Amino acid sequence: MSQSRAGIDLETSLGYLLKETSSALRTAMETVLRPLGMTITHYSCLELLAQRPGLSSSELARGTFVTRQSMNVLLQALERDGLVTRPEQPAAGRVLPTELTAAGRAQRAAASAAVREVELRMTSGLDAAEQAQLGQLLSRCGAALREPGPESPQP
Amino acid sequence: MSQSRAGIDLETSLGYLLKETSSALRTAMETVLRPLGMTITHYSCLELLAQRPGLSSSELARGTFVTRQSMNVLLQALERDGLVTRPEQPAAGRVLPTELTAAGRAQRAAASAAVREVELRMTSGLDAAEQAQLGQLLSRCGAALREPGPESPQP
DNA sequence: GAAGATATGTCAGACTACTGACATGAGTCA
DNA sequence: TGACTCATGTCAGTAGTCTGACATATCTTC
Repeated sequence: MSQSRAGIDLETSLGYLLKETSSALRTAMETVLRPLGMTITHYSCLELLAQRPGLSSSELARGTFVTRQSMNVLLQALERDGLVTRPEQPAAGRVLPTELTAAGRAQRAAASAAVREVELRMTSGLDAAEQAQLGQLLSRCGAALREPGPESPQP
Repeated sequence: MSQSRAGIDLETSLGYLLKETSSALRTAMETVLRPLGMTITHYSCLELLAQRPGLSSSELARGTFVTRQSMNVLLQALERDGLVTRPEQPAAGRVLPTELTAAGRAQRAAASAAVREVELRMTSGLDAAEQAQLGQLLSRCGAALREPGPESPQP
């Protein structure tokens, strides 16, 4: 039999292709964000706050696909650099709603324009229908992955 | 005007969706690889070596989307643990062709089966035509990203 | 009201991957 | 032959993210 009968064929694996494509996107984004002094998570955090002001640290972590511990470290740096503000006392529960400062909005605007160029280049070869289809297929793959896997069958 | 006129709309951004989906895949793979004592890069390296024996450290790095420095550190650990072997002297140039040991092949086989389950779950909701289309679209996006971006126009 | 489950914010330590730098070997070209 | 360019392997230091752990606040549930 072939050498990878029960395994993964890298030539045709959608998982490998997905990783390859997202790696290319990550590299392209790092290339344009580095001159602005920002990492991808740094930018993602500002972008999320621009579109949904008042998000908590944990919500930002989920939206940027890192742990809340990592987001906490990042937010401390962003606060120190005057890009975001958080109240000293929680308004309700333990949640500290975060807001962009003027400097944060300015930095986000510059980065957002640069990232938009990257995304446009990525999708430049796809027409509107193909872009919609790609979004559809990716969404369905993501939803399938988030479903509970083959766990312990018995309750 | 709207708050993100010249930027990215996270609700419809293909870049964000791509990151979200690959993050879900990464999490799912880590979940099944952790009980085996392997990271994703660790597994990817063994999988690559199983399908293309004799790859060099730099080639493995490119195939797993990390730097050759990171791959070097990993290979030293894999060699110490008896999963791969490298000749002490380069056969030609500086290249050290890497091979799996029996233990490495065994570990790769176990991991490959687990990862295959994850990939099957990811694509379980897609028929053959949709899977082919997804591969097509991802490939074209990746190719567009790897093209040289808007650099200095003059030579 | 008390007990448990869940979610959040935070601190500390460890790990992974990265950038920067250097030496070495191979190929190119004048 | 010699200079130049490029790719590889490696070492050292740094940065970003992770896991583990704890305290606190809210919401159920009895």
